[in-house]
Amino acid sequence: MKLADARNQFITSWGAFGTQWGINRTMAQIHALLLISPDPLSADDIMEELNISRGNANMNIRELINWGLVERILVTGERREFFSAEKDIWRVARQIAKERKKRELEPLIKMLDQLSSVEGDKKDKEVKTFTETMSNIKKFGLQADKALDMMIKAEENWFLGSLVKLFK
Amino acid sequence: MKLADARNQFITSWGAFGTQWGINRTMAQIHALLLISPDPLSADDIMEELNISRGNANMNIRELINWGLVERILVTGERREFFSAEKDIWRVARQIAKERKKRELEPLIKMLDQLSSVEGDKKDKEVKTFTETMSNIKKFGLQADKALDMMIKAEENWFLGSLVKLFK
DNA sequence: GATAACTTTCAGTATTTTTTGAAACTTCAG
DNA sequence: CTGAAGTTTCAAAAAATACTGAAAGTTATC
Repeated sequence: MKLADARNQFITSWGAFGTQWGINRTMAQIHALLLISPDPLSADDIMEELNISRGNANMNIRELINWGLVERILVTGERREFFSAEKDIWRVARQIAKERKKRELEPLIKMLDQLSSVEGDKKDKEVKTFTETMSNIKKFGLQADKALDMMIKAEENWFLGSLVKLFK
Repeated sequence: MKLADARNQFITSWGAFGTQWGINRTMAQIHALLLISPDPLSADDIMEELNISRGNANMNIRELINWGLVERILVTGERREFFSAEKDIWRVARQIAKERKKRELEPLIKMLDQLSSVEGDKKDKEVKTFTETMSNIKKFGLQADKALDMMIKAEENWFLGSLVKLFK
């Protein structure tokens, strides 16, 4: 397989994969492109490579920066900005875990907390099932939260060492 | 907070949460409704509670059954079918992990395998970055695969016991 | 085997999400 | 300052996704 074909297939697939996880196609594709680019790319490079408009490129690059997956690079003597992605996949995974935890898991837990304080007769089947479900999901959520904290704080070596051994 | 309000809020939020993870809103809402319902519900119950059409209800219930999260219940003496969700959140999580692994992670790993066999000069920076990225993502994917296997096979007790202790 | 009860399908429609592109804005060099 | 190079914004358009509802299909009962 030729490099050009392989690159295209990777970008396409990474985009499709992203959409299944609630990430928009273009954002995932830009990420893919930067992951396989040895040097930082300019907005124009990205627009050209992916056939997307300037606005689209700009918006999704900004979003990738917000997620902490891409950084702005200033090349001396160049007016334009360049962009480069974190290449270490464990760091990428940790960063995503960190953001999704903050954006999604923590608000969910907060909500479940409020909802478990529903008023009503505990002997009522409806009330009982509801509060039990809330408390079970919350318990699960708190454990997931803890596990993600471990992951986020873990050094790469710890992961590639002890955890990987554990999961063998 | 009244039960009715709490129920509505949970259903709404679970739906919103689902969309962030690539699950359609209605499917997540039906799941939420069944999670908090002590007894199995009929298609009509679901349609009425969520204000959705018969076709929509049918499609999403079927999908939940495909995911192994909901089962069809036949009540003796009743012509209609009823539906009930798995209430044990660990089982729910394991089931989702199992399905997403099969549907998404495994195909991804297969693809990365093919892509790492790109032809070209290993000293070419482009080729090198590409193959390295593929191999790193694949390595990560295989580890995630292993970890999910452990999770899927684990008994609940093992999880609530040793893993939870580990992540404390 | 006719009818009634219920379920499934899917073409058309509605909604949501994403993308475009041109105008507004910013920054820098001369 | 002024204008060229570059970036950001956002209303409108396009594309993707989800939903409806009526018709077709299925199954159980008499």
